[in-house]
Amino acid sequence: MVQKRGRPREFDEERALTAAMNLFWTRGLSATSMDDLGEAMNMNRPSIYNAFGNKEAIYRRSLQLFCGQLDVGLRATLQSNADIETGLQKFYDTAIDLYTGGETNLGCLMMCTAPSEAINHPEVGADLRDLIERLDRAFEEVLEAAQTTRKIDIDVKQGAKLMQATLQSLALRARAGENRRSLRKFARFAVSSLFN
Amino acid sequence: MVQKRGRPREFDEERALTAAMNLFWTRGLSATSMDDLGEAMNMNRPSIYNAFGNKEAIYRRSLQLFCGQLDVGLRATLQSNADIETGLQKFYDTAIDLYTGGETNLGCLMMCTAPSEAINHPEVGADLRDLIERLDRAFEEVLEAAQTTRKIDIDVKQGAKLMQATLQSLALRARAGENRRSLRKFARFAVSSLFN
DNA sequence: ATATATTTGTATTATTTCGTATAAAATTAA
DNA sequence: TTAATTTTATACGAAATAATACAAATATAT
Repeated sequence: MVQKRGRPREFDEERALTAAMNLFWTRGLSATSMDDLGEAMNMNRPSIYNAFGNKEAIYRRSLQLFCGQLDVGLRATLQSNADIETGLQKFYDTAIDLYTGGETNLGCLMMCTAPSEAINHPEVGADLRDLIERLDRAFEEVLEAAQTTRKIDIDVKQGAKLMQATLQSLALRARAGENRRSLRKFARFAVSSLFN
Repeated sequence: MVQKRGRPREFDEERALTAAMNLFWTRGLSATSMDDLGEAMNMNRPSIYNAFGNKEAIYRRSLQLFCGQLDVGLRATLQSNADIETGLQKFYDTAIDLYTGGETNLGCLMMCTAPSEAINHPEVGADLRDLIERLDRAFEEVLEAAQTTRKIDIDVKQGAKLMQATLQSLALRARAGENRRSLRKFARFAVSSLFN
């Protein structure tokens, strides 16, 4: 439905949401106030409520925005590259770049900020559950693809969990301040350890 | 220094701190108010400030309390058991029991609630860094001990990180609601995958 | 007994925070 | 031009929150 009448919006929805996401990425849900959001999104609070709903709703949309990008990266890596080891390695490197890309290392928005809110905000908990599930499935596909081309003897479901464990650890370590080089080294080791 | 004069305390410091820890474990730092703490610790807020300092100080002491228990468990497992695989497995099982022990699965206080506060509260970030470091060292010791008894060809530092990655993943998955059985299965797989 | 020291409980202050009411502004439809 | 619709911006109100002031209570030291 295209907007017909009424005063036109002065904000760009995607830009505003990105600004909100970046703020949540730094402070998490509870430590971010609607005033903070208003400043970051360059919107008055009534406009925010009108356009996006309350704080939890904005946070959850931020999660979707963030995870969508993560998902895209994983799928791309999965499909493009022939060699499974270099493909997986490339995916981890992409994740590391994302986790350490800003002025301070923020890690993963979902893995580093959602868990602390998951109990008090059940829907956030469900979002967290969903992402972990989706990542499990994606990694399983990677492993299955690897099994068809090469003969690898591994439990696909459990192996996928190990692959996600590496990703989660990269996220936490990045947020704790570990540097890119150290993270890359660990990622390479984890990959080679999987296919020895 | 023993207390000489003055009105005696009506609270037990350790019990009060445990109550605070349990509350932080559920809600994290930012989503917990001093009022909440007062109720949980059964203390008036002025008494809390007097005895423990501000909210961040109580949270950090809660972290130390929690991690101390984790550390003890790891050391005990490290020293008691001869077989490294069953010892490590036992440690993971202990962690899983802790992570899923309450009415709702809370995971690890440090790994699930500290990361979201690490940027805005640099000292919490330092606490997180320290724990990760200490766990790395402890796992390295486990691997070194394993190398003396058996001949295992593995990069100790990187292998230790892989062992912690499993622990971190167990913490996050527990908090996301994954059940004990599933977590145990994953832990067993991770252990066997390390020593194949 | 009296002074000293510490905790407790009530009250208070100043600030933050969430959410909304309301009117002006800016656009399209008739 | 007028009516209808949507966004903007200011303001407001109610509740939560952090931190402290202060006096009463309860102990020890002299």
